[in-house]
Order: sequence, then C-alpha cells, then structure tokens
Amino acid sequence: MNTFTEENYLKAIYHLSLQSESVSTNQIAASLNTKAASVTDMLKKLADKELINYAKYQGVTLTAEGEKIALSIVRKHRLWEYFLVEKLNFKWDEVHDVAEELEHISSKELIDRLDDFMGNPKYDPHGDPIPDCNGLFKAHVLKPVSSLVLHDSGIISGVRDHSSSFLQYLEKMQLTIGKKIKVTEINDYDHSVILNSEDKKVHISRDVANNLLISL
Amino acid sequence: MNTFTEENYLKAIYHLSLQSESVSTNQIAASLNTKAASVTDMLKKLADKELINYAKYQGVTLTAEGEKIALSIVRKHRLWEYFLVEKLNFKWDEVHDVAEELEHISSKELIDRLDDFMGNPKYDPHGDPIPDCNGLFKAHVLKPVSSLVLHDSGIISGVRDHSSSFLQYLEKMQLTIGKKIKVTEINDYDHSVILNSEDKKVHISRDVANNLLISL
DNA sequence: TAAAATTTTTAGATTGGTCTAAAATTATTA
DNA sequence: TAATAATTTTAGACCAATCTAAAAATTTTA
Repeated sequence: MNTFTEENYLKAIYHLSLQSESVSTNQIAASLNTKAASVTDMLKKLADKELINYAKYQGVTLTAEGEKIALSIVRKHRLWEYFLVEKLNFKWDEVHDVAEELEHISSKELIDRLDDFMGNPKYDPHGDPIPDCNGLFKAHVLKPVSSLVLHDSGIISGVRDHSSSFLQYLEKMQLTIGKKIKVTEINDYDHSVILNSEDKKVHISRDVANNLLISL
Repeated sequence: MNTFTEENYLKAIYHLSLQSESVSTNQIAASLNTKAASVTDMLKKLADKELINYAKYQGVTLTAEGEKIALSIVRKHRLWEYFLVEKLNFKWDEVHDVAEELEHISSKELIDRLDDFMGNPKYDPHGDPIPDCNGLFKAHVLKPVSSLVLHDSGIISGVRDHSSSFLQYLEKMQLTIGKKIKVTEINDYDHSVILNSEDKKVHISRDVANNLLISL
C-alpha cells in the first residue's frame, strides 16, 4: 500500500487537475504547505510507481491507477464528513481536519459498510459529490450566484471556498445547502447581490456570490 | 502530540503492565514484532518526554502522563470496536486490525461524540472495559471457566485470548458474550469441561476453558 | 561464586520524508 | 532575441524509526 504522504500528494494532484489540465510543482507545494524540492522528490517516487505521468519541468497528470487511488481517498474523506455531520452532529465547518485523518484508514470493507450504514449518500455536507465504491460519481452542474441575473432562482447546492470562516458566515446568514434562493436585486456598483431566502432578504457581497453555488 | 509509533509503544507497555509490575525490553519487542535494539531507542525517547520511568537494564513503568495517553488509546480502540460491531455489523473477530488504525485518530471531540452516539457503552465486543473520557473504568471481576467447579454457573463476559481463531471458534460453539453457562462435567484426565448453555451441551478443552472468562 | 547464557544497550547503517542552497531549465519582457 | 525573472531540479544534510552486529550488563547454573 501507499503511505499517508503519497496519498496526500495524489489527492492534491487530483484536486488541482480539476482546475488545470497539467499540474505544476509549485501548485502542489502551495497546496500541501511544503517546498518545491520536496515535491520534486515525491513526484519521482510516484512516477516510479506509475501513479503519475511526470516529465521533468513539464508538470504532472495522474495515471488511471493514480486517479483510482485519489478517488478512493476523496470517497473516504467525503463519507467521513457526512458521518460526522449527520451522525455525530458536527457543524459543516468543523469536519475537514478530522476527515483529513480518517481518509487514510485503509480498510475498504470499513468504508463500504459505512456507506451502507448511512444509506449511500450522494453528496457530502458541502455539496461535493461522493464517489461510489467504483470511484464513479455524477457532479451536478452548479453555477455561482454571481452568474445569475435578476429574478433568477435556484437551490444552494455547493461552495467553492471550503474555509471554516466562509462556512461559518453562510451558516450565520442561513445560506445552507438545500435552501431555495431568488435574486431580487443586483448592485451594479459593487456587484453585491440581494437574495430572498425563506421570505427573508439577505445581502451578500460579490465575493460571497462568487463562492456560493446554485443548482437550478 | 505523539507519533503513531510512540502511541503504540505506550499502549503495549500499558497492556504488559497489567501482567507484570515492570516491563522488559524483550517483552515490548515481542509484543510489537520489532527488535530489542529498536525498543531501547524508543524507550530513551519516551523517557526524555517523561512518559515512562526508565533506568537502563531495569525495565520500564508508565508515568501518570504516559498512562493517561495509553488509556486514551485504549478508550479509542475499544469504542471503535464497539462501533464496528454494533453499527457496521462487523463480526467480533474482524474488528481488531481496523481499530488498530482508528485508535490513532487524534480528535478528542470525535471520540467523545462517538461515545455519546453509541450511548456510552461500558464494555467492548470482547467484554473489555471502555475507559470513560477521564480514563476511568471499572473492570468486572472475571474468572476463567477452568477455575470453576462442578455445577458452578455464570455468564460469559470476556476472553483472555483475542485471536480471531479463538473468537471464531467461540462463535461457532455459540459461546459468546452474555450467554449463561453451567458446568455439568469436568474430565479429570485432560481437564476438559462440559458446559450447559441454552439447554445444549458444549464440550471444551482445557485451553478453551482457560481463555474463556465468566462473571458470576 | 565463577563461567555460561540471556538480556539489553551501543555503534553504525538504511529508508522515507523533509529542508536549504545552488544549479539548471523554462518563461517573460524590454 | 538577449537579458532577466520565475520555476524546477539537484546536491547534500537532517530527523524519526528501524535494522544488524558487537559490546556491556544481568541472570542463571554448575
């Protein structure tokens, strides 16, 4: 099996790959809070194991096998987050760090049983899709509130920023997953947006509108 | 915080301390499947951290702080075992290895919430007591079936051998935690015992009788 | 109680993951 | 397109945990 550290690298590469085709050494270093030199060392190791495609100076992509492992880590992370929120009553802004540890528990049996125990949820507490035991999932198509026009409505279904400060802010504003919202006003000057949610007016900044995701 | 490995050493020393007052290097090496030289290195490290009392060649004992950590690991191990059996339908012989991984998840919040979620169980699936969040527990007084005399009866409440082969054997014989048994015959020659359990006769060897624990 | 056997520790090496500093490569821009 | 800037890799070191082989201490036993 792979070490903790290898799993963290694969997961980081997976997440970065969703943004840009090929992933750079510096991007990985930033996302793992480590140094470029350490990343280069690990990339060689992962390339030896054929978990990534790596050519010096050219950035990396995951191989099929590497992606499979990354998806299994993502699956575990999201299922544990679901468990923590739904069964142990954690808040959605409190679960990330604990899930970062739990995602490295190796037993596949454990995670598949946990999945069944919770009724095979399709999305985690932040709206991110949970891969099934074969690594398959369907992401629903989401757009940021900032892309809506006047009178558009939709259902809060995800976040782009997973930081606890953002999640806590949304919680305070009662803008949580599943809530129905409607755009009632858009401020041309600062691009802030006024929403109607459960018959209450909520005023959010451009930043917040950019990081709050809606399905129609 | 402490590393995985340090936690495993403290736990091993804790368990060995229940048998003998002071614990030897070789005992630890045997219980962790490692070499005496490695143990000596780690003992120095744990002594520096004041988690054990250690004088060269003289064996070790846990300090109050070391015992506190060991008990928190034992608490986590046993609560996770309970969770695996009671919530995820694992068999009692399947949970040890997974719990060995889960016991190192550091969040105290997690384990205390898990404890509440399960209704604060007092004993794990093998009958071992679960320390509470302050490290306190009361072990019930258990005696091996081999110490009983004719016509004694009691309730199966623990095992001395935790190996899966022993647990699977007991499962097959339907000699599981909570079952009421009565000694109906003792064979003087080989010290095997015949029990009555739920109106069925069960014949067990001296070895099994030694490792099966009863409360009265 | 001295010799032999056992246990424990030390010395020195190895492996995985990390780092800093310097060199090599690639990208930018004047 | 040549100089400069940024990125990436290499070289060499360090730390934690482990090992083997040899030395030291303790225990056993004759």
